[in-house]
Amino acid sequence: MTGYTKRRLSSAAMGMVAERFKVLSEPMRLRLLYSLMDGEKNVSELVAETGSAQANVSRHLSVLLDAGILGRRKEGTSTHYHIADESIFELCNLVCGSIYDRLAAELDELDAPPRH
Amino acid sequence: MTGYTKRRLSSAAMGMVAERFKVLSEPMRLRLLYSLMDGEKNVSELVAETGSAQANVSRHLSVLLDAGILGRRKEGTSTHYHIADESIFELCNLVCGSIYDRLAAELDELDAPPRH
DNA sequence: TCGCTATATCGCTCTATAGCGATATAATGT
DNA sequence: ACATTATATCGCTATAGAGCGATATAGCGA
Repeated sequence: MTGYTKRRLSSAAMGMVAERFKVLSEPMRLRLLYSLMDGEKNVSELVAETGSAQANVSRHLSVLLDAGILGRRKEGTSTHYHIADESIFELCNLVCGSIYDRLAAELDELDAPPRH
Repeated sequence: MTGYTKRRLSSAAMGMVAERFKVLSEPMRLRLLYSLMDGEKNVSELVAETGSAQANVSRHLSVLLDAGILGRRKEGTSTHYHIADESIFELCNLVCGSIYDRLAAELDELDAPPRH
C-alpha cells in the first residue's frame, strides 16, 4: 500500500500547500465548514450556529473565500456562502481517520503492560 | 460525486483536526516530510538537506513526532526519523491536486475577457 | 575520565493573527 | 433622504510560535 510516487515540489509549491493547511488549522474555520456541509448559509445563520461574533465570522469567511475553499452569492443585503472546493470533505475524512487510528493505538498502549 | 455523509464532530474533535492541520502548516515541516519520503534519515542529513539550523530541525521534528506523523529510532548518538503516518501522502496529494485545480482555474480567468 | 560528536532544549526577539468593540459600507423599506 | 438591517473592515491587545545563538544531555572513542 506504499505505492506513492513522490511529487516534485518546488519550495514555492510547498509554501502554497502549507498555506492551505494553515487556513484549515483554525477550529473556528472548521466549524464554519462543518456548518456549511449542510448546504449554503448566510452570515447571520453562521453567526447563530457558531455563537461567535459577527466580525470574526465574517473575517474567517473571507479567509476561506480567498483560499478558494468557499464561494459566495450575494442576495439583497445578505451574503450566502457555500463550499466550493469539495476536496475538503476527503481531506477531513482522511485526517479524522488518521486521528482515530492514533487514538485507538494510544488506547492499546494503555491496555498493554507498561514498558520501561 | 457529492456522496459524502457528514461525520458527527464534537468541538473537541474539531480541535484535534485543526491541530493536525496546524502541524502541517509550516513550510519547514513540509520540507522535512518531503525529505523523509525517500526513507528514514537522521537529523544531520535533514539539517544538510533543508539548510536550516539544527535547533530548528530538531524542534520541528519533535512537533511531527508528537503529532504521530513521524516515528524515530535511536542508534548510537544519532536519531533516525521516518514517516509513521502514511495518510500524509494522500493528504498532500489531495491538497496539491486542489491547488493545481485552483491555479488552472485562475489561468482560465486570465484568458477569458475581463468581467467588470 | 576526558573530550568529541549528535541531538535536544532553553531564552530570546519578532511576526502573525485570533478575537473584540467600534465603525464603515451597502441594500432595503418608509 | 433617512432609518434599519446585513455584512465587511478597522484598530487594538494578547498570544502563539518560528528562527536563532547558547547551552544541556547522551553516546562513543581515546
